[in-house]
Amino acid sequence: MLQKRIDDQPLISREMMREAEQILHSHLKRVGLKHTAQRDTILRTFLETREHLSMDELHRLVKRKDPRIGFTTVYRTLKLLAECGLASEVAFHDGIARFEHQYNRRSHHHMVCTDCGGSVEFFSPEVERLEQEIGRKHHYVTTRHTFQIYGLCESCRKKASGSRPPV
Amino acid sequence: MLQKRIDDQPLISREMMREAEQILHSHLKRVGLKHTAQRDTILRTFLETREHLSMDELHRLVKRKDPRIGFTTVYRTLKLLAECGLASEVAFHDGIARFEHQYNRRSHHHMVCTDCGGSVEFFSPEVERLEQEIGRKHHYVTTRHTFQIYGLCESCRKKASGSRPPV
DNA sequence: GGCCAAGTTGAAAATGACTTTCAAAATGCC
DNA sequence: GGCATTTTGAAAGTCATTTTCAACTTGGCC
Repeated sequence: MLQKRIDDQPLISREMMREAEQILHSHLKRVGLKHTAQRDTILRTFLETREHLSMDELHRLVKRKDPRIGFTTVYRTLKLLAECGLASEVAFHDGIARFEHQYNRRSHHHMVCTDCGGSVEFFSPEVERLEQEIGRKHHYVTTRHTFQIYGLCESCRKKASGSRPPV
Repeated sequence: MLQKRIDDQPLISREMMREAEQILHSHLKRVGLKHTAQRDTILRTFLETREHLSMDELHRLVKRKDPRIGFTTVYRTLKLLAECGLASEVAFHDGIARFEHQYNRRSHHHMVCTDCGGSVEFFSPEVERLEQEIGRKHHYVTTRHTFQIYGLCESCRKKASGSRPPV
């Protein structure tokens, strides 16, 4: 429990938060949009999270700070954050779009448990290399890729083997 | 034109088609379902395609052979084909599910052009190896993965550089 | 500090890709 | 052929997103 709590503390320092706000604000200025309290609240809430959130989950967190902020605004702000590189979409292939913040983070991928929905992050520079290599081979200029692994995590596997004997 | 035509001929021989029908029929029998003309028509149409089709695209092709077959039946049959391993889903991350037939085909991945939507297949045994390796490391029993690369194909890049000078 | 054009907000409606429902029709075991 | 069981397809339902629109803010300007 205590461990959990420590682990839940914000990932991001005050300076990083400020820097991210700067990035958003200059993006807004660049494209002629306005600076609003809602957008700041949403950015902060988003940066305080770890892992990946659906729009709905983020909206729920945002409402704790300001109950009057609507889903639509969270939706639009998340798109904005993605535009300026502060957020990026991860598709877990279950019909729900998830976002994670790209602030100060190494490129990584996810392995998802198809039973409990849990996931682990992993880092694999080989995947980046493959992207480049395959793009070159087929004359594509590559911009990004998706890579997810699906399977059963250890605890779901143990749960499952309770009902029938292990192979 | 002639080249195109030759390239458009069915991928699959009569024997392979028959074999696939056998697979479907025994699957139907196994799970207590019935053999219908619609299911056969849909399977055949599907096997005659290359690349990946959305449900809607397959439905359109199926209607050419029998205009009375509805979208719902195509939808349900595609699920059935996926169940018995004749079809598998590919997610291109644009909100549309696509399927390709797994008949007599090496495991492969796709690189998608974000401008024209075209795609190329590529083969990369390294990705399979990575799946195993990463699963083992985190105590997952992996079942599958997704890997797609996104970028600009050569011709879209040339099109784009027409309006502004190349870098 | 107040004005106002332009942008923002959020509730509600629309979209679109599936997914389910249901009554009529087809299948296949006897 | 008889009949329980499945299948079919049109239509309705879901559900995550996306758009609409009228009321509200923001920021540049005086």
